[in-house]
Amino acid sequence: MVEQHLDRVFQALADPTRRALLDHLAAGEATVGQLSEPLPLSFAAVSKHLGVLERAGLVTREARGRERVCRIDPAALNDALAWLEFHERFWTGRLDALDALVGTLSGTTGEPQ
Amino acid sequence: MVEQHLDRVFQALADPTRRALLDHLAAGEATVGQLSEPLPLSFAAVSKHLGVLERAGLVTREARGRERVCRIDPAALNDALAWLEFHERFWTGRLDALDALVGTLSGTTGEPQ
DNA sequence: GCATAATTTTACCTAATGGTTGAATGTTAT
DNA sequence: ATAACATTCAACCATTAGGTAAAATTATGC
Repeated sequence: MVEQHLDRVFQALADPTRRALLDHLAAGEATVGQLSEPLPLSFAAVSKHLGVLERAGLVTREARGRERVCRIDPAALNDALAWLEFHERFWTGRLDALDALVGTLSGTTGEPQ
Repeated sequence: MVEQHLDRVFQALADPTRRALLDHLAAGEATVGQLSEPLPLSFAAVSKHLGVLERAGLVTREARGRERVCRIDPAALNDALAWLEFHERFWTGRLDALDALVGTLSGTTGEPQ
């Protein structure tokens, strides 16, 4: 179900620590240790947050030696983005104004598969 | 802080019942009773969910006689939308491709009335 | 093989969520 | 004034979230 996926993505984004982790990862891949270093949190806590992000599909973790390299998966944002865009334009009633916009979007960022 | 607002908006959206309420309200204003009628939930539960949406700024409730009329506030989506759009374009590295898009958006959906 | 480093897992605690029911509040109708 | 209605509040229960600390896991370096 797409619904559940939306739940997980929005839930994952609803925490400043996790958004900070994503911001960090936006600059490039990083290990759990590198990610937790600037944060006032225990190692385990960061690992848990990464688990939430991973379950939402926003982040992938790959074992490399004894460390885990985390990487962002931009595609996972698409559902949330689509939901928000649709509703924003629907609520405001500016359907035509945003029509071109969505067209552009599906052409440039949509269908990552 | 904008951070806290983002927290509340994403948190509010991370529940299918609340998204269903928003979908219902997208069709037009409704009372708490009308909103809970199609849902397999108690009155009080729906009222609580509306409280979450209200705290996130997504919905306003106005007393009208003995009932409360709920209405959507589209502006509250802007922060979340902006966050998602910025990060999506940042992560994918398609900065230029989405530049026009964001320009269009801020021009068409920025100020809701 | 053994100590050490990186990470996860496993309790465990506390606070928040989502739900219920029943009383309380305010509004309309009789 | 009283009854019925719409909604919220309060108390409660079960589950989940976010955190810690300590044990377990796995890889590296000697």
